[in-house]
Amino acid sequence: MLFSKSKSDDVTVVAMLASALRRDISFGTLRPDQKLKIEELRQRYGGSNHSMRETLRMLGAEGLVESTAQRGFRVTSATEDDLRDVMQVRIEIERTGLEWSLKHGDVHWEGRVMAAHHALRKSERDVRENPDDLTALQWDEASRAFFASLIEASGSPRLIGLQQKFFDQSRRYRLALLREGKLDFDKRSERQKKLVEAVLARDNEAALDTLTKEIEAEIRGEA
Amino acid sequence: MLFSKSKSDDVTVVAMLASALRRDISFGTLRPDQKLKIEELRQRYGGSNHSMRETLRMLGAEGLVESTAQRGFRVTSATEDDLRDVMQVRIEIERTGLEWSLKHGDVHWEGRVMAAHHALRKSERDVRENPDDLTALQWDEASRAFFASLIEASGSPRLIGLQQKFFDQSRRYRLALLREGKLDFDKRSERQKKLVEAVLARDNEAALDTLTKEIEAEIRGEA
DNA sequence: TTATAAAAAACGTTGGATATTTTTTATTTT
DNA sequence: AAAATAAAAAATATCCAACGTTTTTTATAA
Repeated sequence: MLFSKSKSDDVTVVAMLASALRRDISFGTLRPDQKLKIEELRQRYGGSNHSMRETLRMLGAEGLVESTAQRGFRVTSATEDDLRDVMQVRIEIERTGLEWSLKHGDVHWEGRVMAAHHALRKSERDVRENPDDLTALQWDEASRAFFASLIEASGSPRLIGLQQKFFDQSRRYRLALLREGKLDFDKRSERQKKLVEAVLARDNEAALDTLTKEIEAEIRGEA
Repeated sequence: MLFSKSKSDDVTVVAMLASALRRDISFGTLRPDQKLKIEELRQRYGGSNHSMRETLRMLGAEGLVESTAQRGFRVTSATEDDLRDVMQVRIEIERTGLEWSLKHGDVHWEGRVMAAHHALRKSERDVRENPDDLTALQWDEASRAFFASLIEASGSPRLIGLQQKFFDQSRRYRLALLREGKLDFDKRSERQKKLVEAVLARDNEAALDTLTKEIEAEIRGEA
């Protein structure tokens, strides 16, 4: 469920393969720029050559994998520049989404933001004292859910899709920062709290500003 | 070349199929919400079932086709709401891109904008006096090139990718407006001229404002 | 009519095979 | 020894045919 894109949608082979590959790309088991040879992948993950190709096309759509005609697939590279680009675009998307949400969101939306924030706080406590893979993944998912909640009331399905996509693309970097202990959870907590308060107070400027800072903090660790 | 995504990249079967399907979706030959049955498509466009599936996955990535596990593919629907959403997101993307371009773009960028504008003017003249399919397509491509030039200097490959994606998604609507004679080319020309002038004058506000208006004009025809 | 069961259609997947293209290795030439 | 070339190996992109499953349609019973 953690890497399956939409709830219990692991019904098809391609969806399962996609989950597995997503996971391994996120954790760096499949490294940036690494060539993805169909045969090799099949041995490791199963599935037929066609299923695997289809899977790779899907991951291509998500930006995790790139392909060149006649010379196959490779894991999307992850240089400093890539990171910056992903995060910069993420900032713009989420700012827009939050702005729209602030315009259209009602009290129920506020409730969902609070709930997501609450869950995230719990996850951050968990991951601080026990940063194993599973916990890390659950934390990242809680994080995603929190940011998603912020733009949930934007009324724009496409914007929501973009956010998901870019959040997923940034996962690799985020998990790396976590592994290297470069995330300052205290500061994160503080910003998140401020962000939620600004949302509840409908203080556009403060909200957008804090959101930006929170995402920017992931461009380089701050610990 | 007109529907091939990247220059002379029609080398592979899947790429060719993708071009053909893109075209037919853009012109409405394949209508919104229409079920896309693999076998049917194969008969019409050729290719094996796998090639076709891969193609549909690609178009899925581009937002032209949607899929549901176990019940195949269909042309992405195109309601009023969809149109509005696509265009609204397009506005945000292009505004951001233009803003960044204005920050980073040099004199050569300005030159390319002027060139693209020049070519677009020519195309608009062409399409006004002879709005057949091919001309329409060439006009749309010139249009795409013009808007692309505006964000070309943004320095963000991902933002550029997004622009392309959303421009492509809006093509269906645009061609429909053209067919129905609901595009006011005089007004378009005027806005485009103003836009280029603002860019050259590095007048951020005017540029962004005009860009927004130009895109908004496509949400509903104005003729 | 509404529900249910049977039949048909379409989806997802596999295995195996092959032409083409790319990459690697070995050989010859400058 | 470096560069160019040819031969061999590997990998990609396809196709065909087949089959279990799920979904959709059609027919039948309640």
